[in-house]
Amino acid sequence: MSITRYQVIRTHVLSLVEAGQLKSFDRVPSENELAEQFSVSRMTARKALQSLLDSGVITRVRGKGSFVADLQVTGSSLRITNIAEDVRAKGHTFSSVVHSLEEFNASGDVARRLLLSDGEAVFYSDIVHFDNNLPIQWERRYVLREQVPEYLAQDFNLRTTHDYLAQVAPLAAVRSSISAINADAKAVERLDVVPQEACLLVERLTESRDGIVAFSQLIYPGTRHKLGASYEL
Amino acid sequence: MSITRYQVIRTHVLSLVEAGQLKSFDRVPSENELAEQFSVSRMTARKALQSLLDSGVITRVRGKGSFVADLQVTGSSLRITNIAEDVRAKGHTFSSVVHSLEEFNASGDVARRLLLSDGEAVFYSDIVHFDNNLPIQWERRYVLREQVPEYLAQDFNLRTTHDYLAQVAPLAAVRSSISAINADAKAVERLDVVPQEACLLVERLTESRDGIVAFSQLIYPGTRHKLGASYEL
DNA sequence: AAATCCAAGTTGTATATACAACACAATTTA
DNA sequence: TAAATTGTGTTGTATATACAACTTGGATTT
Repeated sequence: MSITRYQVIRTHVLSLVEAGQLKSFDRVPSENELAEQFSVSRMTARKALQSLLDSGVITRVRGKGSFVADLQVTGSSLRITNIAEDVRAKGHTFSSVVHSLEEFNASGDVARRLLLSDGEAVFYSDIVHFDNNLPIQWERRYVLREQVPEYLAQDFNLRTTHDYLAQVAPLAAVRSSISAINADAKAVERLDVVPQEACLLVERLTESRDGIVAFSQLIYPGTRHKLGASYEL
Repeated sequence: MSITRYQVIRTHVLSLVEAGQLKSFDRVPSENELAEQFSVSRMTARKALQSLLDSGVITRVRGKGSFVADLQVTGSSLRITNIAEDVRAKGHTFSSVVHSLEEFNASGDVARRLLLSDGEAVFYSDIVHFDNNLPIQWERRYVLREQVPEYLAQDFNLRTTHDYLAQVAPLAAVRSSISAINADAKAVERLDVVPQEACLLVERLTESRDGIVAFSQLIYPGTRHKLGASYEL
């Protein structure tokens, strides 16, 4: 079994990632750069990057470049249920408190997830959802202005952000990652938990056919709430 | 967004499979046949077939041809629990340490989940999985003896518990719940986290056609690991 | 100062070509 | 008859080229 040229390039880029020289969201050499560096055609270099894309190691954006993926996320296909529906399905009352609904200058992680430059303005909402007056979800959403220009004019006590977004920009894909975090001071205040209590953090990127629509951070009190996922064959 | 030529071919072949005109192990038109039929180059037809290969719809053998995959096996649900594949897909090395593999008297929560009475014996395994020598999952499994009588005789360094269970008792349903917990002393030891660090707890009930097979508790270091979930419409 | 345009860089699609690796059947040879 | 060769068809790799779609930043024009 001989080693092919595109496998050499693939291994090279992969080793850069594994050695820590390239970290999550860092830019990966372009097809042309790799082609020249390894003296191969662009199509061969492209095949190496496509292979890394299929493996989930990098993400690629036309016109911008290739970037190291969020390597902590492992691929799978859990199905996350809608919280408002869950509450009402149990016969409980669902309510929300809007703490903030304003413009916001994206930076750091948020900007990178939305593929924006540092400081670009997005719409921002900070809402807590209640199940029978007990806080069960703290939702922070960063919405692209051009995709949803009327976002700030909505009353999210009447309709959830998710329902509104689903109507305005038909969803094409939803990518979520689930992790656990210790509650910080803000979370303690919003969710009425004890300091350092374990909470679920769901980070979600929603896309329509026109591209990214919003990035959301959903925080649940870990002990008070469970995400369900079931699948039958 | 316009429809590309290779997507047209991909959809065409896929519809043949979904309509039942092509069944498992049937031969799929070759690259050259598709190229002529759709008046495209061989490389474009090839791209369509490669796409179907990536999706698991077909298998391809050099020198022989392309064939419809065994559709019974291509359930996306198998991917969910296969942590070994996820790690290897990233190009990392996967390893396991078996801390315990023995008989256990179920009680409390475990007994209730498995629909057993208090004190009934089940098989029990306690295993930690590593990604590049970093612990990423602590797996405790409670397995019904009559469903999997040879469980204790396996070497789970060679094959993961899930792979073995999937082979012995074909899965019919998987029900999971995800919550967040603070690391206790045992978790600190197994996962090398700091006390009270937030961890993900996935509790999972797996069933075959003959009923419940096992109850599993999977604990992930919250900050070090994320569960991914994506669905496209 | 603001809007527009343009050029360069990047990924995506598509073509045409060539050769390699492999399977398989038919033919030729020992 | 048995073995070797040949030919055809298939997938795999690799190159060179062209254009499309998109981003970005700088230059130009308004």
